[in-house]
Amino acid sequence: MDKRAQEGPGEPEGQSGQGGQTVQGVQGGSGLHARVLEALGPAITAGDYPPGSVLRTDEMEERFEVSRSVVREVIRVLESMHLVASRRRVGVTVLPPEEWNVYDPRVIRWRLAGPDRPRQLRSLTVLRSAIEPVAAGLAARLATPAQCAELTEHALGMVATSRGQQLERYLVHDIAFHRVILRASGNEMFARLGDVVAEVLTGRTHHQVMFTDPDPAAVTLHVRVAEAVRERDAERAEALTREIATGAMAELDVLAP
Amino acid sequence: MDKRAQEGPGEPEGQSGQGGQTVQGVQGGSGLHARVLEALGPAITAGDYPPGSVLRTDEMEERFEVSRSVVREVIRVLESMHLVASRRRVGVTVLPPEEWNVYDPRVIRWRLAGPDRPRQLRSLTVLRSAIEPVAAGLAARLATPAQCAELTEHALGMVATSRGQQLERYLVHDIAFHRVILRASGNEMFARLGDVVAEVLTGRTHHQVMFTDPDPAAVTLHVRVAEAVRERDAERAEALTREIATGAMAELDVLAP
DNA sequence: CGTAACTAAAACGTCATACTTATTTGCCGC
DNA sequence: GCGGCAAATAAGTATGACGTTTTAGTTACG
Repeated sequence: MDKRAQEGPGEPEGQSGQGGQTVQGVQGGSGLHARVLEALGPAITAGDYPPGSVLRTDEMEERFEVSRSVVREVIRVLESMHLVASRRRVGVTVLPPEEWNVYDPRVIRWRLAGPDRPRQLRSLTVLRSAIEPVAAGLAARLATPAQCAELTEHALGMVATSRGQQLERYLVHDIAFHRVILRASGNEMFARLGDVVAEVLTGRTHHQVMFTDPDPAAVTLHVRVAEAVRERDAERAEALTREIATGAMAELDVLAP
Repeated sequence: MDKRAQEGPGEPEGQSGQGGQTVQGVQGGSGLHARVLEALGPAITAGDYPPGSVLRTDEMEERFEVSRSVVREVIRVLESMHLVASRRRVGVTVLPPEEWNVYDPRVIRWRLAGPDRPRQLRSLTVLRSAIEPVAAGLAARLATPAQCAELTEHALGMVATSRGQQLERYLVHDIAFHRVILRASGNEMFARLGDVVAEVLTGRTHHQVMFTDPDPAAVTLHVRVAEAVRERDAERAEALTREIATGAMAELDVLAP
């Protein structure tokens, strides 16, 4: 059997350096099924295959030049994300977006990289503004001293990097700050949203405001949230975080049509 | 593995029969991989395999009496849920709970069925109390007349079935009510939590209060939420839903240690 | 005695193929 | 025209062979 070019030197689809998404370590570069998945997944979530269209396994076997096993495993994973449903004698049918497991980090990533990005960004920001204030309130009651310290550290880091084109470093602190809040809430479901927040913040930084320094008001709010948590003031932590969320929503109107 | 003795004449190296016994998956699983998944998934989420323990494919091949194809597909799905990670030469290692995709409906279901149920129930209820009020507020502004009607219908259905051991029918309306709220919020991330809410409500009904009729106060609150949404009163819808959530949290203290 | 390089084995990863089963299409007889 | 039977189809399962990576063990050399 002919071995095709084995992905020689020169990565296809350059990940464009550090920028992309370093959030999820599990990016599947290694392994054939991962490659096929990273081709099919984005295509489906981008709407290249409208809901109801059928994919036949032997067709993609030849399309991606891989064996049946690989295709089947990919199909299983897509099926587990509810992106497709496989039925005998009919094929693998693409499911409508309402069925998708939109909390799957990969689905989120794929959609953020596709044409549905603005809508997705809006959904995620609304989700954040529902979750994060509650998480901050819980964090104020549950955060360990170490977590309080982390929080303060990152808030100060944000202050320090908020001026003079240091957006990349600012972003690191911003992400870390929200991650600590979510983790300190003591709720595993909240904690798991850390990746989502990271995606949103990263996307926001890398797509638009690349040249405008962060809003000073937002920076101040973060510092005050850290204070409130440190002082165990749940009410204030929640209210302040709600203000941050409101700001994020407002910012969204500017950058996402 | 039991081989089928009878095989075609003159076959070189008798192909072992596969069609043997199609063990009927007791629940939800049509197909072998589903059966194995429904055995492994709950076992892992229950903690039967502590984080770090290794599962070898050929071992479970014989343990479940299925072929490699099936095992591999199951592994791929478990891997996509971040329940396990597969590494060459070492095997399939179970990941720690912090890594799990806790938003995957199946993971939620498995954990709700396992020993971690109280903790899980608490996490999900906290999540609900963060999301649903916001969703109700949005629904009050966005719900279509049809959705308002549905809401009212199910609220009334809850009233009608709230007395006299009709918990099963009550549950249907309860689930439908919350589903409509989440869907009417216009946020796909919220809408997708309908399944989660359904699991929580179902679990709650089927595990504990099977013999006590629903709290009349809660029923009334649902009716009033439907009213508020119909009247486009976002503030009130949100506040009332927050009361429902508070009630759910309080109930939790009774049934989950 | 310790470190580096080589070798061997273990496990997953991939391929190719044979065969099974469920589902649909459609033909045929009533 | 209707209902049931038969052929076609595509996914599901099984299996043997081979490739690849990683770990561990062993040897050679300083």
